Amino acid sequence: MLRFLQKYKQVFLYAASLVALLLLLQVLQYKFLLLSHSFEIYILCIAILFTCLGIWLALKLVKPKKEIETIVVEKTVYQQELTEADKEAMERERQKLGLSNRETEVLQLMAEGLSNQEIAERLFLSLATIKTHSSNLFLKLDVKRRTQAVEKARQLGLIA
Amino acid sequence: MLRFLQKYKQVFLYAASLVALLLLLQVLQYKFLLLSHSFEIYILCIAILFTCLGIWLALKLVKPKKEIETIVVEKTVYQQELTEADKEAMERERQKLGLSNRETEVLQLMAEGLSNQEIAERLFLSLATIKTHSSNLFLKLDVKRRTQAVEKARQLGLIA
DNA sequence: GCCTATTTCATACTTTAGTATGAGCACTCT
DNA sequence: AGAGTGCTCATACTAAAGTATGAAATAGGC
Repeated sequence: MLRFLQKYKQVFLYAASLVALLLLLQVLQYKFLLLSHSFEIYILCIAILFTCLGIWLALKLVKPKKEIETIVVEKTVYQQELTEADKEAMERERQKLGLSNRETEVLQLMAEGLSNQEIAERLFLSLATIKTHSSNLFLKLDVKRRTQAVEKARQLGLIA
Repeated sequence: MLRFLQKYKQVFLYAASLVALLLLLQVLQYKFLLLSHSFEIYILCIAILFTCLGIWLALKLVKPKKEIETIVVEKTVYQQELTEADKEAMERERQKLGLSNRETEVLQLMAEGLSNQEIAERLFLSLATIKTHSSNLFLKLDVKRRTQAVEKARQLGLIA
């Protein structure tokens, strides 16, 4: 119930101001009626006033929705979760290039920015082994450096 | 001039309907005035009517923008094109980290997998300069290697 | 004008990356 | 059993990356 009141706070505020204005107008109506020709101007003023209030109200109610949309969009862009289809595409690309399991593992860790030494420690292998794997990897990917390998793997969808 | 008319078509239509309604009200005003107690109701009706018109007008003017935003969003998600919003986010992140123009350029080319030598040739600079830039870049990004820098930049949205 | 940040370059040095080559082991397929 | 493949490791070497330090020119702000 409190949430409902908070959500439609604008509406209630608007309703309150509407009542207040009507009271004010009721007090002033006799003076305006004395000037019979000013009646149209009086109506016009009311029309313009409430039109502006309507526009203001509409904009107030619409803007928050836009912000929420934007937030959702950012989540969509940055989270980039892996679907089964993505994984299958990665597997197909992997086999097309003839990458072995270890080579794929090394590539993955390379993309995370690890050095050969760090990759070796992570996989409980020697530095020499990682160098061998990465050299073979570069041959298969037809690149010369690890940075190129990462970039190419990203383009081929081998990496998230 | 025609463009101006087209752009504010809604406004003119609204103005026309306002005039029409005022005329209608002028015709009907005597009947309402006969019922002196109905004056408040009369004003209330006008207020509500024009409020609704205001809301309608505001929504008509706002909705097209929302649609444009949505289209832009879809491009971001599926086509991976850079939107103005993305560029602004990149700029904000860039300033937050205190990256200079050159450092950002070098980072961009690093992410493409270029070697320091290639970056130097691309930017018509010496190898030493690129090394200096990349060293400063690593300090600002708090990383130790170019591969880490690229990975971090990607996570921060500094890179497409 | 002075100060600061940026950009540029150089030189010397250390570390990491990458290549080439060879070799041993395990597994599979024929 | 032999051939092939994948994984492991080593050594020696070259190339590239990264660090440290100094220096000079330029542009913008106070």
